[in-house]
Amino acid sequence: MATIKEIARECGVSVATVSNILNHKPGASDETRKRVMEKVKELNYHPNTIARNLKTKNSRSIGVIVEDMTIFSIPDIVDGITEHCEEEKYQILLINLRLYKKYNDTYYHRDDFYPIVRDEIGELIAKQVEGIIYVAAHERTLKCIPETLPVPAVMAYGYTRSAKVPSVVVDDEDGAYQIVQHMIDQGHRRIGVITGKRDSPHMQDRLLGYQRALFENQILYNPEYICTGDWFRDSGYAGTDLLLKKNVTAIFCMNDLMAGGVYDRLEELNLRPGRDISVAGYDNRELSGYYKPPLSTITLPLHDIGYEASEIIIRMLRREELGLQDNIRKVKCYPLIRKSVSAIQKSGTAV
Amino acid sequence: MATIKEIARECGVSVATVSNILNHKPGASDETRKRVMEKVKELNYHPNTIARNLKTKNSRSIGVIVEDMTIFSIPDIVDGITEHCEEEKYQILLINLRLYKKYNDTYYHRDDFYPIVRDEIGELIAKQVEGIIYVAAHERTLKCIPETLPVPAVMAYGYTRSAKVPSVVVDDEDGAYQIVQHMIDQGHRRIGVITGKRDSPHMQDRLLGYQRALFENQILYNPEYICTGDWFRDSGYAGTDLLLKKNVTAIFCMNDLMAGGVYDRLEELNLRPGRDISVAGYDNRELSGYYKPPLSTITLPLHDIGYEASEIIIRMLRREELGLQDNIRKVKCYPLIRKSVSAIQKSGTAV
DNA sequence: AAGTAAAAATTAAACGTTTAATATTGTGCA
DNA sequence: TGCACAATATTAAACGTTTAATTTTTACTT
Repeated sequence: MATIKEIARECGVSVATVSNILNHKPGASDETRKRVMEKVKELNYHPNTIARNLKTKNSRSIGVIVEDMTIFSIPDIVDGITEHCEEEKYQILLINLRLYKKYNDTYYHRDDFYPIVRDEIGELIAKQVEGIIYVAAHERTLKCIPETLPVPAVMAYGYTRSAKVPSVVVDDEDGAYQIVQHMIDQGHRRIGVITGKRDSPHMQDRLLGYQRALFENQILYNPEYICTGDWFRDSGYAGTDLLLKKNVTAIFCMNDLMAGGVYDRLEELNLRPGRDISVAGYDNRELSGYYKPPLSTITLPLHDIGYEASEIIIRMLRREELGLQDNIRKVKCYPLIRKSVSAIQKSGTAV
Repeated sequence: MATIKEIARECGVSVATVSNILNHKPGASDETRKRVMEKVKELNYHPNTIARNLKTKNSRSIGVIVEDMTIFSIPDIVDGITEHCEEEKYQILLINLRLYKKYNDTYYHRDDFYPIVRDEIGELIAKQVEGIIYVAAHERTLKCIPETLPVPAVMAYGYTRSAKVPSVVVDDEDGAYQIVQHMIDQGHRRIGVITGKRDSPHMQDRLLGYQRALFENQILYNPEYICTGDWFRDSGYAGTDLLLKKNVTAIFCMNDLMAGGVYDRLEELNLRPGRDISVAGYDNRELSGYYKPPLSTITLPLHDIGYEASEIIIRMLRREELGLQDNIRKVKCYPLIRKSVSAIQKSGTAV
């Protein structure tokens, strides 16, 4: 590949002149400028950014570490990151940790991952990335990250309790609030919940949102309406019976998968979701648009999360002061109202 | 960040010695070796690969260009690429072209993409990638790629007619053959097809597979059983009526989306997929596992395609001779038999 | 025509490594 | 003791850029 020296030699000028021209610096006559640019075209010259970076000491690249590319939320987040990085002319060094094993539609965390994570981060900083974005990092993964990194980092779609690293997360409290408010607007008062795993922060925030919606509408919170699930379809199926016994008129599932389980059980009981019992989900997984009837749910702002994570890290690189609100930035979800929540029937349903 | 010079100074040796030790070269005493390694730990030193690459002239990175991260097949392919690259200690520079706009679950190709593609490739080669993998590239995208690139390239999951670039593709002919053979095994003789877009190479290969299955079972090919679709759900819906008129006992849809449309229409007609009419799909999209009954379909070997594409390019980098079979490498699909194809009823069905 | 300021171009060092060519030290043996 | 040779260590150039400092050329004034 052609180098700046060849260009210089061919044009009969010094390398400094060529460099200046290439970088749009002043101090070269239009004539040489033209001559050089032509030669650049002719030799199909691309400046060696590796060499340039060595001198200027910025690589204009950031490392993106994902736990597993094939998890449904990740590609959209990465998409958001790439969009902003392209605008800012940063390049992405992708590390796909492949930390999960899939089994029965369910992902299990590999247990041999400590060394992997450390090594990969080492590679990244050896490659002189200017910053690192962790995407959807698991609590356990975070533990492998050296406390002191020579470059700034941000988390996208993952909580870190230590909070040394700014993170961008879904505003789950607000999302749950919105969908539950929608159910209340449709006249529902006895709204059952099928939760996610008990210790998940997503689950806790979503529950908070549910409670706030009730509270703001002066509906008494009834713990009996809360049925603990585990994010998987079966727990939605199982929870349905429990909630039906409590006479709920609507079921809010903390994800679409469990809502699928609810649909299954309702069908077996000859109850039609959306007509006999209203159902809402969360996450807007592709498949929930094809449920019968299509599921009303909450769309995760995955793309935005990636985009904003990238914004934050690039602001850090520019040494811009981060507002306090940036330490944990919550991005709003938006509701996707389809057909599974309907206005409550006649009146057999006094509160 | 610490440099090799500091290590050398602190240990009272020359940089060459440190470099040799770091690269496991002979010619240093165990004693200095130990001293240096300790200092490396202590200062948390990572060699600057940028500088190293400049000298050694290999970057150990390859560029991966995807058209749009959010297309369903892409993350799995990328996952396969990363798996192999990690084994070979190559790093990935990811370019997400974002060439599509999504509208109604359907992707449209942006029309302002020529300059984007060229620029991004330029960036990649400026960053000294040693090779480039195009993932799922659209014919139109390929046109933007300069004919002469200074580094080898391969295509994953995309055909190029010009065939200057080796490609790794799905063996669609075989996949279709397998699923149709399965239908035949279940006793079906009148098997309708809902195709993809007419000019798609995937569609053409899948049709070939269908024809071969018939041929090998001495079933006459009847063009009336072929109904042209467009990959989208609606065309499956529409095609159902046409095929039902021809008295088919089974419908092979060239993707799962259209099979969903078939299900919809059958349901309206009070026909149960898998009992009254057998249905098969193609692609194994997540959602088809939740159809009622779950759809029998063909699983795309996406991960393998990525993995093999990476293998091929790394073989090219090593100047290994590629076999002829590598120019277009076809990767086998595997059938996923669920509940939507059943043995044909009694016998109202003479051929 | 000389002087000078502005414009254009060059020189050389530096970025952090690797590596071939040398130089220095240590060891065993006659 | 001196020599040969192996084992260690060092020097210096190179990779392809950028950039501050410097020099040369050009153009304008008087």
